[in-house]
Amino acid sequence: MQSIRDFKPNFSGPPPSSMAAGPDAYLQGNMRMTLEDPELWKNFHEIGTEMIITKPGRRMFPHCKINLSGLIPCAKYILLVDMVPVDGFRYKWNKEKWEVAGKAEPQPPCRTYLHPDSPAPGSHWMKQSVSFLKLKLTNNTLDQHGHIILHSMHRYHPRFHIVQADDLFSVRWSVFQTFTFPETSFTAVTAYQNTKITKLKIDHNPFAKGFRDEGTTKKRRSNKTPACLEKRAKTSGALIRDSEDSPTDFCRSSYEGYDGEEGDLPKRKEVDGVKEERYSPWAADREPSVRTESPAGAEPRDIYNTEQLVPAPASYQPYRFHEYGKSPSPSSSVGSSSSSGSGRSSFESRVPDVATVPDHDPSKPRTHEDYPGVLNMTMAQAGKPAVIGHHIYSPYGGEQPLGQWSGAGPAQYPHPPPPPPHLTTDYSTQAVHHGYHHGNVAEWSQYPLFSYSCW
DNA sequence: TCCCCTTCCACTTTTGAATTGG
DNA sequence: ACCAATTCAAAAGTGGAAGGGG
Repeated sequence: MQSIRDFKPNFSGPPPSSMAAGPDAYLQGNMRMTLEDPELWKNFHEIGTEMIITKPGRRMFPHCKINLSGLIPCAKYILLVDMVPVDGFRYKWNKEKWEVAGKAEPQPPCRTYLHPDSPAPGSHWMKQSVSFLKLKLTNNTLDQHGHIILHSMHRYHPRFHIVQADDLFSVRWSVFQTFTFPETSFTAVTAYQNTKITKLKIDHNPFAKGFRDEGTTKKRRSNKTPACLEKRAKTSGALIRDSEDSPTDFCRSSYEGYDGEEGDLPKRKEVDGVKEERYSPWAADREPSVRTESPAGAEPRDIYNTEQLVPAPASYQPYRFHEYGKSPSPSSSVGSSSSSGSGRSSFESRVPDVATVPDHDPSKPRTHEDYPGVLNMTMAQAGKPAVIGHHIYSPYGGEQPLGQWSGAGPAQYPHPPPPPPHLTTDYSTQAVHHGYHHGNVAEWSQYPLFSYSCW
């Protein structure tokens, strides 16, 4: 179990409420969610987790795997994951740590990953761990595979939503709860910046075995026959490189800021006493500026109930990009709510990101007064993202979810059904835009629930 | 020049169809 | 004919590194 203090350096700021440190398990109401492989996650988190994002989509590693308990065995639930910016900044890797490199870019379309088993009875979710292995991250804003779209060099953290609903149609009427784990936050990158992270990934990811120092790596190197090199040179136009001294050398300069333990990173746990020094990847001195960007004061997160109804929706706004300059990032607020501040209290129930999406005149600027408390919060408005829309995240806003969910579980709908009759033409179009027409069942299960900007 | 992104490579694991044996 | 176990090839997933663009 890590204390709040443990995480702080990595976030270079008060941890988001949702990121508030604490045990690896959440207890909300009767529901309990536990993160699997917490130690592995922590190992990464201590260094500053990075996740590769690519155009075709890249899996996470470590991937999100959770255990659930406290669900009603016979009731059906839907499990969702989405990614929330940790703050409103863009970062760069400078020497041995991450530094702010400016404001965050406008958020890409917000997407949510629906677990392929959804909907399934509580007993199903509880009988074994729930893996989100196939969740993929992309930097392709035009992605049509339903992958979660992120910006490179930005920080995010996953949120897990549990929705009690018999089918996808009834989700918006359902109670749902949101869980986050501090150690799962990460920086999206197109190439690894921190060599420690690279090594950790190589050491733990079976697909990267070929890059491990011992044995296989050498084999791999030696396998680079002249023929291979020639072939490569021919195809890529690259010169034959000296394969002897290029790869798998982790003792690069970026390592020098660390205490030279790159050789045994995976076993670092026993040196917890010096944890904070390893957090160095995050520049800790930029705190003040960070906070100013966040609607910290307005963070009502902690007053939220742990359960909320999600009643009728309203208009939905396709492809709404909101400008960070005008509105704080979801996560920044999330972070600010770290009223949490310390330890366990902050880790207690907060199921904030629930809201309804009443019709609202987009031209009418929203104020805090427009949000009458924990319920009936509106989604971000076009051009004027909800000031607190991030924490009042409204995944089921509008009828859009219906459009995307109109196919229930893969089993029921081998082919995505047409949008409900009441949906507008635009609506259907949007769905198609997101690969709605794919016939592939597995694909279908990955379609975004909230594929549009939702804060 | 620097930073970041894209692309290709070699390697590994995973997956699923085909084959084999009882 | 059926089923389980095994084999094998293709697909998918890795990080490294070069090259390109802004």
